[in-house]
Amino acid sequence: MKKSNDRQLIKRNIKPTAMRELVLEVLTEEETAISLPELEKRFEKADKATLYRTLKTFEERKLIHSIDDGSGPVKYALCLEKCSCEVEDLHVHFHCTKCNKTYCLHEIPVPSISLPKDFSLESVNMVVQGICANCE
Amino acid sequence: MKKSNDRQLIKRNIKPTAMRELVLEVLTEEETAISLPELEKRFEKADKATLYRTLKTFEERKLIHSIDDGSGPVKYALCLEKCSCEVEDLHVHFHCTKCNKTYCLHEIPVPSISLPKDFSLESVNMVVQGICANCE
DNA sequence: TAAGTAATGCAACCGGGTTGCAAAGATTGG
DNA sequence: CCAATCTTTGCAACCCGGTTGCATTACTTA
Ligand SMILES: [Mn+2]
Ligand SMILES: [Mn+2]
Ligand SMILES: [Zn+2]
Ligand SMILES: [Zn+2]
Repeated sequence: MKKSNDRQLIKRNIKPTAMRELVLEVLTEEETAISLPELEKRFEKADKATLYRTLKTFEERKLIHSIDDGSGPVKYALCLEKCSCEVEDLHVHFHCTKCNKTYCLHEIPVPSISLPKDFSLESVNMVVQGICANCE
Repeated sequence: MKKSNDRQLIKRNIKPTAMRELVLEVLTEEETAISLPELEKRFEKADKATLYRTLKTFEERKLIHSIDDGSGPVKYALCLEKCSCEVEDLHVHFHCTKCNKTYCLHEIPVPSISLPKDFSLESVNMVVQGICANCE
């Protein structure tokens, strides 16, 4: 059962199983980030641990990245084609406090800041809380 | 048993109980943020729920603010004297991936960014991951 | 001092995340 | 095409941080 998304999986060195195709499909059609518990509800039938490990695999292979918006469960969203999850790929995330959806603002890179002496930077997490366009 | 910190509690409309004085003392002597589980270990004797509610009270009255650095439990740190936890009081936090300590970088305000059309901002959380000065 | 209010202690619960292990499925060398 | 091997999946149990209900204790105040 070849799916159109198999190329993406293969490119990231992920063996395309049925489960993985389905999860990738959901991630693709969602315009906002999705959490493990949400994914569970989406499938009804699939096992939590399998979904969990699927997400972990996707994340390791940089097909998706994780977002902790502070609202509870960690959410996941597709990486852009060219993303390798390095500092230069980091972007701001937006969490709507009304609908609880979390958006990747790919066009907004995280601003660079100058740290105190002897502090070195590895990564940055910047989440803006507010009301999204859909919620007005 | 009057403590030197009672003034701070009273100023924030928090009745100074023994428990609260102790928790405030710990928060004051710590230079980095502290989590509920860490606080529990610090006291050995005190009840988790009480500590939990103490932190909640302190946070409500803006004596402390919470920091979710993504490393697990939420951490708490004292607010500055003049802080009212508004957008203009927001500062960057630094989480050391080596010692797991989390620092308030009070001198570094969160950079302002321009959101997409019809997205409104309520708050911002910016956490820098890296190695702190102590860990070199 | 008695009644009312606030804080504390204890226990139980919840939800997200994670792991061990056995069953099922895919791969490969012969 | 089969057997041995490796990978993925399903199930169950567990961990841990957070949260709540409720009874007890400590304060407050009339
Ligand atoms: Mn993103
Ligand atoms: Mn801070
Ligand atoms: Zn929204
Ligand atoms: Zn450190």
